[in-house]
Amino acid sequence: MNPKKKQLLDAAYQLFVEKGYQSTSIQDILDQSVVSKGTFYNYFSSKNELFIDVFNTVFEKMRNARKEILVGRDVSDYETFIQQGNCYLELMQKYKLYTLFEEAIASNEKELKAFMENNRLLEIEWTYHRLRDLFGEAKTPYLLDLAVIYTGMLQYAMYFFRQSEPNTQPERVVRYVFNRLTHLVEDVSRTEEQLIPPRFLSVWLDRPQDEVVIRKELFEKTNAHMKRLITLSPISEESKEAHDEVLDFIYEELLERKKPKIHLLRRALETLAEDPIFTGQEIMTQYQGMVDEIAHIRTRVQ
Amino acid sequence: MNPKKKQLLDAAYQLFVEKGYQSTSIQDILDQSVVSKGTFYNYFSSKNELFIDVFNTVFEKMRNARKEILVGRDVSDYETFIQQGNCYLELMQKYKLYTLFEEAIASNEKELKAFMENNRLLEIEWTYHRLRDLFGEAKTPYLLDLAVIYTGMLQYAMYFFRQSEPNTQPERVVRYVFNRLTHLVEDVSRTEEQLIPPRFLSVWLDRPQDEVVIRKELFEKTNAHMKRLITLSPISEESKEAHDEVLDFIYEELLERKKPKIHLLRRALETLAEDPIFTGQEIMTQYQGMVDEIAHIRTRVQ
DNA sequence: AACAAATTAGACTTACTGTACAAAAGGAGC
DNA sequence: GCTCCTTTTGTACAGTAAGTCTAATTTGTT
Repeated sequence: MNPKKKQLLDAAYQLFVEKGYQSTSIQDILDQSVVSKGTFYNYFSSKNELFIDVFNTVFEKMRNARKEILVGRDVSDYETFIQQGNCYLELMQKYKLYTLFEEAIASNEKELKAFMENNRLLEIEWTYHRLRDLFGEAKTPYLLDLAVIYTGMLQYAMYFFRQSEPNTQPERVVRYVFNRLTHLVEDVSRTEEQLIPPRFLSVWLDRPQDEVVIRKELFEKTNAHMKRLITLSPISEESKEAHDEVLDFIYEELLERKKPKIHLLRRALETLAEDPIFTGQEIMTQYQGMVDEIAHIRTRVQ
Repeated sequence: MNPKKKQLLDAAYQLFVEKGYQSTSIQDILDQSVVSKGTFYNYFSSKNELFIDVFNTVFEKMRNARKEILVGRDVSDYETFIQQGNCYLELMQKYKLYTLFEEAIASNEKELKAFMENNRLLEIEWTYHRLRDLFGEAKTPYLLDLAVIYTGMLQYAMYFFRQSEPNTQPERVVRYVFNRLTHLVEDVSRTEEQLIPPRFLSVWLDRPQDEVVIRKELFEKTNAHMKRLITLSPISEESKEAHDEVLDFIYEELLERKKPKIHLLRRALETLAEDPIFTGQEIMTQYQGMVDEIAHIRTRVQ
């Protein structure tokens, strides 16, 4: 990287952390980095852009540090997850990023806000995926809610905990909040309460394709499971064949058609659901939910 | 109120809500209210002060609306609490205060930040007291944690829920989060995990005396309960008398002495705890906790 | 040495907060 | 209607900061 640019980035990082974003003037950064105004505007079109540039790398570093904790370890291990949370928060504390990020996220500068917003969403997404690692695919419908709630608990608990004991490790807080979370996983999967369907994650992050790919895997499993169920069920061979046809139709229509015919799909699903071997079965509602979600995403992609 | 001042407050409120704090210049407010700059600075020393003046009354209105829901109703009724939460969030939504408050709380202006900070604390305090109404005094040690966590869950759930369904009532969110909370109350009182002792509430709000008064009541009850326990227990009259003396000593020393002798108190407590009738009893740990807290507050008041 | 690219210093525009003060308007009592 | 005092106005001014522009200087390369 160009030395002048690096000087600017370093000085900016230092000053932002030290004094906050608004209170750091471009002149401050120029003085600190011993670079002239002209050069500054040669590399960055505004202070916002500089900030984004600086903290993109900071975020990346933090995420990498967190990722490294996972290597060679079981993704479903609770302890690993706690360590990852702890690591992330320790870095936040070490670099005193709390207030700075608060300032940026509430900034009235559109670009900045959007940048921080996106990072917030990436955090939720990461948590969502990790919760799926920890608690299993079966809990998926509730995991976006739990990721959101977990993040909220953690943020607030950290905030107030720092006020009561400023210089302690965040580990106690992470542990406390995680213990609460494990209870809530059981709680919501028992009561089946859902607030925000997980498909919104990709809506927010505006990358519907991803979600289709992720869903596809899960859908294929469920589809295969349904087929197995049918062959094992005590119904006539004719019905079995009919069901198989429907399943194949749904599969093709849903995943391979350019523009799935939603109404046809619904109809097909209904005929399937009418069979007594499926009524009241959890697998059926799961299956229906998946079809709905994927159809929803795919029509949006159009 | 002076008409010019009112004009300014009205215009400021409208513009702040519409455009945000930073993006509203004083000139904008002057234009909107048809008041001159001189008059503005006659009534407010800065834009910050104006903001604080405006939103002090807004906060008050919101709190009053919430308070009115409680009149004539049982403070321990869950439904009432949910309605109160819902009411507060609806007002936040109605007046579009979310982003505005976010902006203010992260502002780099010290006064503003302090003002919002204080309001945040008042919210936690309110929640804490209401949770005590709902779940009873026995849960007190865990209720600050729960108030903090509840607020965090609610904020984050609301934030993301608004993104998925922008124009719906917050009631679903409040209900969802409250349901989770009820589980956590059982959870933490079973595992006895505590993150932030409730005394910090008054430390943060910087009014230590209050807390002594509040604690005193609770302490008296527990003290009386201990005495009853002793008279009913199968130990010698001599031991009973000895224990009674210790209890009285602690009571006087702790609540009536100007400067309680902490080490003596600790010693007295230990002798009490040594008796087998107390070992492992929850009441004893509660009692010890209370003594610790009150002693802590009272020495700080000094 | 010659040339191109990077860099500098500083003047300049725009937009905002907050100060200062003289002039004008308003209102209460006589 | 007149006086006195307060409120209000209009405007000029100082200070800060973001961002633009340009002529001059430095640096690196061939």
